[in-house]
Amino acid sequence: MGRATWFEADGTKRGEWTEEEDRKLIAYIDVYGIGDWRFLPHKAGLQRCGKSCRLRWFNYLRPGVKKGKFTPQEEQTIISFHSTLGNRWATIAQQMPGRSDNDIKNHWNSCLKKRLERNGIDPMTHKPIINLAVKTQSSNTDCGSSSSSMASPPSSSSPSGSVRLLNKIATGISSRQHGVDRIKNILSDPSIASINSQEEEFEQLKKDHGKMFASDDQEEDDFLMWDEEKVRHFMEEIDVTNFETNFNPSSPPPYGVYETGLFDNHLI
DNA sequence: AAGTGAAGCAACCGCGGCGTT
DNA sequence: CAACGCCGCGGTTGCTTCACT
Repeated sequence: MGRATWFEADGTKRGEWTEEEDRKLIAYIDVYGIGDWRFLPHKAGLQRCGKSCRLRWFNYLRPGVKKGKFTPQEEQTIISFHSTLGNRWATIAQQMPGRSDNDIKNHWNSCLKKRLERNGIDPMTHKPIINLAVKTQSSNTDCGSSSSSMASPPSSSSPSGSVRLLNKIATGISSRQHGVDRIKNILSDPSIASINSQEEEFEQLKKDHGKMFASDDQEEDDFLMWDEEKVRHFMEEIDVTNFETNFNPSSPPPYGVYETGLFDNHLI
């Protein structure tokens, strides 16, 4: 795979690396170690730019780099770290020895992100995706019309107005909450900074985010549904009308649907 | 068997942070 | 303290492979 080989005007080679180039880079670093990437290519006898050498080394050639498929555990680790760190691939990679940031990023973009979306989870906020494009039902009392002749009984696939209202609110929370400030706060959390070993970190993640993980014997594509009855019960508890009126985007939402486990308690 | 789109992977590009002058 | 250059990071692109029709 990779890109076709070509040469820049100054003679710098671009594109896919050959085995010969790999050998040269490895041999040089074995002897001299990683130094100034700018001059390394010349010293190593490579017609590459320093950036390209660095990328090749860290993503592919360095000792201990793990290639091949990601294990379910690794995937869960990525998802969990992403939920707190966002797209900080280098930071996430530090917690996963052997995996490069590029590898993790690629796996996220090509696989995990889509899988979360399929499962009804917003990959950016790690909160449930709310489908607002659901067809309006005649049984709704808050939509002003009940003239449809195609009336059908309420079901989980045709949420009532109350469900849609809650979904709308939740979407608003999700879209506003995930930001740099939140990430900064999390990064400054000593409980995260103190995570050292991979095992410890995974246990911590399971503790912090365990509820978002499907159990081992659970199908990965199990869909998280906003059950109408539970949603109604939830709304009664939180007084949705008041919630929507007083909601201030610049301040943290009064109900962390995800973090508090409320999502699990009420909506699963 | 051929066509087509999705998935996976490797590498490039551009920007921001940081150290040096 | 501003200017400069290097490095690292995240986003994106381009290519191959695979799966499905």
